[in-house]
Amino acid sequence: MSTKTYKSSLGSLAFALLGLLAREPMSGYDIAQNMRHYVVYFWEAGHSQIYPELAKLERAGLVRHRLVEQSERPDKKIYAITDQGMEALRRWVARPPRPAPMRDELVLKAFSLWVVDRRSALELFREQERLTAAEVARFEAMEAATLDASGSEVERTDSAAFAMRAILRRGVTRRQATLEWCRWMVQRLEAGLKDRPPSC
Amino acid sequence: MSTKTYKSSLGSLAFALLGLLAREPMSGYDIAQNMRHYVVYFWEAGHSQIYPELAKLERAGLVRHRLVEQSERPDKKIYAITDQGMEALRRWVARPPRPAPMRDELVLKAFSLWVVDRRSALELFREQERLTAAEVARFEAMEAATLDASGSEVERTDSAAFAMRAILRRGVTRRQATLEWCRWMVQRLEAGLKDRPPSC
DNA sequence: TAACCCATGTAAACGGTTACATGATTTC
DNA sequence: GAAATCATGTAACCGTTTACATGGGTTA
Repeated sequence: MSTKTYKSSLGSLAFALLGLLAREPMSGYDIAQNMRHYVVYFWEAGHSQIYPELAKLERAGLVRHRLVEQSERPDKKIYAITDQGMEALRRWVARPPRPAPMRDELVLKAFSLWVVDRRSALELFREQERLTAAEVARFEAMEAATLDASGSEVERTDSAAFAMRAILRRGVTRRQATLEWCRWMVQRLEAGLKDRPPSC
Repeated sequence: MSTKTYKSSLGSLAFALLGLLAREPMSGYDIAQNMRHYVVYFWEAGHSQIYPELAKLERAGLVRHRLVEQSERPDKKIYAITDQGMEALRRWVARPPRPAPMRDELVLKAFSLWVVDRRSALELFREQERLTAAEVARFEAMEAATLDASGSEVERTDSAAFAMRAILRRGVTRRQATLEWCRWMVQRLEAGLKDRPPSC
């Protein structure tokens, strides 16, 4: 007496695609490019995930495509969100997110940091500090650029521009927090090196 | 002409287990409990993942187990890390982590926040602010407790106690950053509500 | 002529979650 | 008598990554 009740519905990726198509119709290729170059700051997916997912969304009636024939280039399918898709997106956004399990490799390494020598530990976090500082700068630049581009629209909290700004803000502050932790670590690890002769 | 070169080696979970066993030998059940109750702040895994992974690590010679027979309770396997396992852990910790793709459901929802009405948006972030504040308090309490318990050992940057403290610090600041973003959002969404009549 | 861009897909493998399975003991 | 704890496992499924596959046009 048991009918398996596996979840049959949509995952986060589906709503990432719907969220993009709600802003502007585009092809699967465009979506992949967006995610590679710009939208790395809210969700990531490769094209091998995107194409099947779009087909699935179309079968469910949440998106629709029209074929755009091109000479000199491969034809493409331009996808657009449907009314049904928009409704599904609306319902999903309002629902609270389920807490995601924490899985951060740097934290995991920190947990076992005591098994390596102090110099290696310091180098690990110095490198990480460097990389994170670059990321912070990159996100600050993106935030400044979008604030520059969109005029007064950013003020309206129900605009797409505000939503974009909001996630860029998140991108900046999240990485700043990482950077500050790296600095906290480097500071202590440097002090720890000085206490004992550097050859130990 | 193509020999598939799939990665045959160990994933992060393996090093989470090795990191725990490097501190103290324990059973698969203990590990699962640790991860459910205490170690939620550095990696998460269910028992259905842990038992097979321990078997795999044993086949690779990185851990070893001895059977502890118990009356009144099921027998258990106590796992301990081997010298080989310790070496593997050391090598892994020193290597820089590969950048993990960003996938945060709340950020994804924020990206499409403009499709829902202002009240729903505000409620979403108020609820999230509440939950995150509780998490911050929980981590601050854990940090205080471990600082209290471990004496001067925490000062030594090559001690297991320092490593534990470091990841608790990370847990606090990461969640503080999330909390501050939620507050940033709530502030703006509240102001946006006041601008137009609340029935819109 | 080699590498890259456009454009779309499928297949295999890997990692993680949820469910199935068992069984004694203790606590409410 | 029901639920929780201790203790170990397997099976199915889902989501993500990496690789395979094709093919014309552009750039270095």
